[in-house]
Amino acid sequence: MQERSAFLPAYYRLAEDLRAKIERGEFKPGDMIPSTAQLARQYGVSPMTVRQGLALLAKDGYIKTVQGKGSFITVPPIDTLVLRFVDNSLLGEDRNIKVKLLNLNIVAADSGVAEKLGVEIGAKIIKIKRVLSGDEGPIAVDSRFLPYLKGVPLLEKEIAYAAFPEVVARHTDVFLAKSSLEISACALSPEEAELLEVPAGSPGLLLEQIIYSNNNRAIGWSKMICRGDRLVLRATSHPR
Amino acid sequence: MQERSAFLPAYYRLAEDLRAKIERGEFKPGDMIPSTAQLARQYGVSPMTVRQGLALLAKDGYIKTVQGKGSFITVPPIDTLVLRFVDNSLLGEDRNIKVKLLNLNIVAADSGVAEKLGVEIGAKIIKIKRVLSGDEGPIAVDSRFLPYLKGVPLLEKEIAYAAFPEVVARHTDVFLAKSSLEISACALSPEEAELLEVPAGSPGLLLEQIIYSNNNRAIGWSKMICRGDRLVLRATSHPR
DNA sequence: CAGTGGTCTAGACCACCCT
DNA sequence: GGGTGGTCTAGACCACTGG
Repeated sequence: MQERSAFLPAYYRLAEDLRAKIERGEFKPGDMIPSTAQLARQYGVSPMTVRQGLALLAKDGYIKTVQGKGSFITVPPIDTLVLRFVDNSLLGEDRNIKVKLLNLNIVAADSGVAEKLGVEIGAKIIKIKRVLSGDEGPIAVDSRFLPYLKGVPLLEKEIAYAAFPEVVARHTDVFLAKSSLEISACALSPEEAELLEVPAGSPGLLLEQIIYSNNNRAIGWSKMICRGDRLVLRATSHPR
Repeated sequence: MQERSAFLPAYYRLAEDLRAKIERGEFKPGDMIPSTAQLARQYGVSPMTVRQGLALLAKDGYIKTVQGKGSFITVPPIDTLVLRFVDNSLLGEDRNIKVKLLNLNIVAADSGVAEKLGVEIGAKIIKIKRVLSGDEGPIAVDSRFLPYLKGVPLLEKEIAYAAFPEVVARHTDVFLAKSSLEISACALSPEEAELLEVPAGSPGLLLEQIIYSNNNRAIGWSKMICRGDRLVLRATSHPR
């Protein structure tokens, strides 16, 4: 029977109870927890409710359930980190980012761009170059490349000032499926250094973002070079 | 009634069906999808089964369900990226990482370490310094700091060569709850540059990892400085 | 084979939102 | 009040695992 004595749902209380046991060390990684049927009897709830509770623990990385065998304590996935990267408001901080458009034009794809976007060399590409600044001065210089689709109007203001995924979405009108980001360090070229107001050769953070459509074609490429002293990326493990 | 005609579970087929509709553009972001009761009738399944399907879509970021209102199409969370960071095998690549231990000793916490680990200035701290190399040569130099707990033996080999979360786990025997990683660029100091066999001032990637216990106390701090030309971090959005 | 998780039902009642 | 999602039942049957 259902016990509405507490304010929280039964499956939630069950999950909390098991979680506490795990954190107290009553279960060790690799241990099998009692079967769903046992837990159902133990907590006086139906099997479905037990499953709901276990699903919660599994989602948070405390256990792994294996069909036909049981549910097992796992070590927390502490080396899987989540990074939020929004290129305009760099990192969701309430930084006041100013954007300066350097140029926006249509160019022929060179071999580098062609490879990244999976188009022919010489294909028409929209190229956008911008400088992002905070209150302290310039932070990053950023180049974006999008395949040019005829018939799609170029709304200069929007395309230049919106965040990259938004730009891609607006421009191509396809379903965005995923993106990838590569992070590395580089020395700033003289041109980049001048734009960022530091000596040439200063350390910079290089962020390359590629956006893919649901049919796995690259539909946008962004290359962002940041002043090393003004940008820190922060990632945390499974923030629930 | 249950239709076992297909090989896949009903909730899964329902989710796939809705996902296809979303990707085909039949639903647009912000749109409300039919209510669970409607879907139950439509697909000839029970409400619980519909819920299970919707939970799947919600987990993958296609919809968001709101109690009392309905389920709504969301834009895919393309700017939430997942980064796997395992410090020993840098990035899960099958790189063959060699580890050289420079020193391992117990020091008094200076103000920087004390702040990071939340201990008193002067508290005993285990400090480990290492160089990580690949086949091409040195990649990173890395310093780790752990609060010293009396009675816990220092197993030099393990503590020096294991990945950081493992070291923390083995050393402290507490439940690890979460970790954070800060990524930035810096110029290499003369000492770091020498260890990494590059000129002083070369660009480097600075990775600072802090590991927290379940009671939210910092129990490990790792500071890793990488040659910019030999390390690229890769993150992808919801890798399913 | 027995034991495990995985799916599913056909309802019921609750909590919430909006009008 | 009428619609929505959220929780829950008390079973049933299926699929998988391992002895």
